[in-house]
Amino acid sequence: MREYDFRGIEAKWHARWVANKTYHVTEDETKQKFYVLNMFPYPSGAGLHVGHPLGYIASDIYARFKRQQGYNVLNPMGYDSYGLPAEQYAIQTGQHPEITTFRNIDRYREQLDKIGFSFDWDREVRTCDPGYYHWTQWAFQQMFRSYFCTSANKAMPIDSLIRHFETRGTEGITAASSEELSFTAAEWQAMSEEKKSRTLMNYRIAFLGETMVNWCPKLGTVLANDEVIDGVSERGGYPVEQKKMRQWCLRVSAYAQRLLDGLQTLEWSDSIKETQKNWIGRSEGTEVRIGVADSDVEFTIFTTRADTMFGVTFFVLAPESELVRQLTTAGQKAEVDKYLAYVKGRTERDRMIDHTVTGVFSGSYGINPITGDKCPIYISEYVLSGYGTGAIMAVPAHDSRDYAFARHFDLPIIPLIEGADVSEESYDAKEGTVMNSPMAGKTAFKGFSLNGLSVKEAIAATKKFVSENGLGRVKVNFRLRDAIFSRQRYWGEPFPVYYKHGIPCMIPEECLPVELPQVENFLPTESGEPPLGNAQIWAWDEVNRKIVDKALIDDKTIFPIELFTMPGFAGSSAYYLRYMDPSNDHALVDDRVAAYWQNVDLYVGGSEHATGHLIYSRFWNKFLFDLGVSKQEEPFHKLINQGMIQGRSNFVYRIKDTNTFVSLGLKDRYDTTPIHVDVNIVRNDILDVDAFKAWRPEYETAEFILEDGKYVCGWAVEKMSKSMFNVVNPDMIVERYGADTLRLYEMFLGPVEQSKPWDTNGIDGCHRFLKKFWQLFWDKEGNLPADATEPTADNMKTLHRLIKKVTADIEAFSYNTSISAFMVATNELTAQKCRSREVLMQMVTLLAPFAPHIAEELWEAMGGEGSVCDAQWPSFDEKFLVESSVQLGVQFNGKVRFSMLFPTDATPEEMVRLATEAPEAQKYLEGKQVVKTIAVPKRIVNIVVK
RNA sequence: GCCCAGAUGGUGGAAUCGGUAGACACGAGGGACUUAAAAUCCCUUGGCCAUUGCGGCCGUACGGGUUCGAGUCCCGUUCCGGGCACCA
Repeated sequence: MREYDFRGIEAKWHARWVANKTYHVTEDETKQKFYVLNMFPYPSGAGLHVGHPLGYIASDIYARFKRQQGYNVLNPMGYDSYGLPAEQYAIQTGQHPEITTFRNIDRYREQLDKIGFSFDWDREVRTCDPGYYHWTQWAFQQMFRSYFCTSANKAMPIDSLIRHFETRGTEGITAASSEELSFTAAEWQAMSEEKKSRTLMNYRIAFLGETMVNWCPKLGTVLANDEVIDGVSERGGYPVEQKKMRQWCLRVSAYAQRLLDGLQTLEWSDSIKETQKNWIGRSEGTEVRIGVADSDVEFTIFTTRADTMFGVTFFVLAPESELVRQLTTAGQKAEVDKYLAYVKGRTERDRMIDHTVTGVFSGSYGINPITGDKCPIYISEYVLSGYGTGAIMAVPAHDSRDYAFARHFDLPIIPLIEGADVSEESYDAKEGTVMNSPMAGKTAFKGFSLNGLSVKEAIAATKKFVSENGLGRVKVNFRLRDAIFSRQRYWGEPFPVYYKHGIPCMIPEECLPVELPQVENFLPTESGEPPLGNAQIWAWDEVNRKIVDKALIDDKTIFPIELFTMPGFAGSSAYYLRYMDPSNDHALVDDRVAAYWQNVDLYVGGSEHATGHLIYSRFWNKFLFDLGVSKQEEPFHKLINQGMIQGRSNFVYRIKDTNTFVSLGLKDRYDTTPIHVDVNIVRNDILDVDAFKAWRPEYETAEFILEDGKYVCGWAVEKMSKSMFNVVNPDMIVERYGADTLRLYEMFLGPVEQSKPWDTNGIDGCHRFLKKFWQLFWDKEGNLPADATEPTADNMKTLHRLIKKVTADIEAFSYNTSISAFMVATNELTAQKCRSREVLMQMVTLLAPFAPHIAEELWEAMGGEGSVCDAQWPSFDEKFLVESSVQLGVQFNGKVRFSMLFPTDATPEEMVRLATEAPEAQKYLEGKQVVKTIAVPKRIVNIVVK
């Protein structure tokens, strides 16, 4: 007998893998590639808890499996080390972010190394490394030099747009823009350099824009939409206000349709696709131009309910709209100003929570182009300036918000759908038959009528009528906004931009990367002054092409450099491309290398990135695809979202005002307070009383009321966090049970995609399995099985059933069921006293992706060639699986049928014959008439008799 | 409000195509070995009834339906989780 010495085995193989560079991969044209990727971690100060490696283990199993199937597998790892989390941690601990980040990375690496991953560490990337962010800056510059052509539906060089302006002005251009501009070639040529620069910003994919931003004073920076949740910052939960600021932005909205279309080609879960669909928010509708009575002014409204144009009784403008100024009459000015002041005083959060009706009449009237009716124009905060045109037509009968407004201001309500009762609430459903369009006795523009049509038909008819008669046009709107790309923070990529007399210019590509300067004071400020303002050596010398002291700034050759830095998502948007070619100094990725690895075949990470990273990197990749740098339109073909591991907290119950603790079963007899207790001093919910006394000084004198001599703790599922004392550390598990047990148990816990609480209690089962697996190989004298022993039929059946099951399960990411199958197979082979070397070698091969250390050890001991990582994945043979005997089970429920079990390979006809001829069946069939027989797969026949 | 995904023993979870519900594991109870503990092994473990008998009834959140047969499909309800939300 030999003991399973997991500590010795794991240390030995970890060292061996490092020495042999077992997991280093290179491009190999003779093999098919497979790219497995995990979302790289933020190296936070708390280190890894047991939940973090879940996704890494799942993908590592898949990567090892694919490798054994003969693929050339890329499985890299790195660190997302720029951005808010790293910086907040540094601020909280009062240290420079560079110091804390590097220390955190070392700690992560140390922890990761203990778990036996097949990462190719030679390809590690760090987003804060200049060699890495060189290419983040480079991509930004490419976006600056590009615009999005809507007819080609892709990014194009801005130079081609400039040439168009020079010859034809804006005539015939098809470009995504912030606003629609119109000028002639002559006007363009007459523009100053500054005006030209400003005009081009309207088209560039990376542009400076004066936009409303989410400003978070506490964090001292602006935030992207996905970083704001319920009106407060995602990180820290601080209030966020709307503020107009000049910011770098990325024209993500130009890619909205491609981002939406691409989803169809992806193997992602429905729920995450749905989340992205909602976030992109495509809405097909109609824009209609509205004239204003006694005025030259016109404005445009957007509606998805063109069919309701006959029910318009007023118009509404967003308070921030430019039109407010133009359409407010002198008589209403005081009222309107008062309202605008009120709106300004409200935060984003106020608006979200409080939906009371507010608004003010502008004094002007809009003219409904179809009915010719004059309707009052109101201003109200329920209309958003950022969506559509910032102006709407209000149809109170069929829109609940318009209804509430009409009721509040006592405006008319015209029902347009037969049978709809609008006396109490609006009828918002898009179904029914249209009426009152126009109302009886009235005529509409050009005799237009929708009466009698269904809502769907009416929408289509109105769209057609509006565009044919020049009243407006069909328009698609997206909820997806352009991404705000600058942060007023220190710990991020500097922009490779300097300002020449206020005009932003790119620092030449050859001079990249622009390295983050050292500063004494890196703290953010509430006023929004960027910390890079504290950098002394931070000016661009155009002639000598280098960064110099800002004291030297003059108006001829030395200019200030941008003080903003890039947001966290900048570095994480194209890291998967950089892993392909991580040390290339000449390109983000070599063209031939990119052509080999293509894109990520399997991406594993949390679903919380659905509207952040997973949108940004899809956008970023599409842009690089347009440039020809990325070889695939979509970066991540298949996505698996691992569930969160929650904590399982334990409680002790202290009797109020005492230092006496009562066991769970007896606590209801006393007035108690539950107190979190460190899960590491509790086993199977039984408290280690002595450890508890030693845990904290105040418990030294604690007394206990026990049940059956034990102190039983209560428990609850909560987030894993230090304050709940429920953090379980992977190092501790590895120390006690080994990495292979940890890997197995994390997968055994349940489906990878499901969130579940960590409960250390169950881990013994997996550890026991590995011990049994180990014992399977050694006889009493400590010898391994000899070559000559022939496998029995039972051995082969057990083995091949396992091969079939595990192969299918890994493909389906159903690791928990494969591990169950291993347990069953191991017990069967133990019972069979299997001594076949052939069978056992195959067992090792199958276990290798799950528990690589023990597999390597046994593989070597059995004389296997090379590393078990490269042992070919076995295929199963159906011939070993065929059932050899007829299993017969009869059910008779007092009703008129029964079922039986049959061999797998029997045809339906054979099954019916076997069933009717079986002696057990005869006693039920005797004297009865067969009404019908039903033979179905899975070996069951039902015979209905009467 | 709209959209998506769920609900199975004391616990985590199996049942992959509509075909023996509860695999596998934990926990619990009983037993063996042991001075004792640890480790290991064996038995029981959804509920109720019967247990000198080898069986019966009920059971997959709830109410209906389709089917020879439903955890699985359809309709309705409740509850939990996630996304979007004055987006016109």
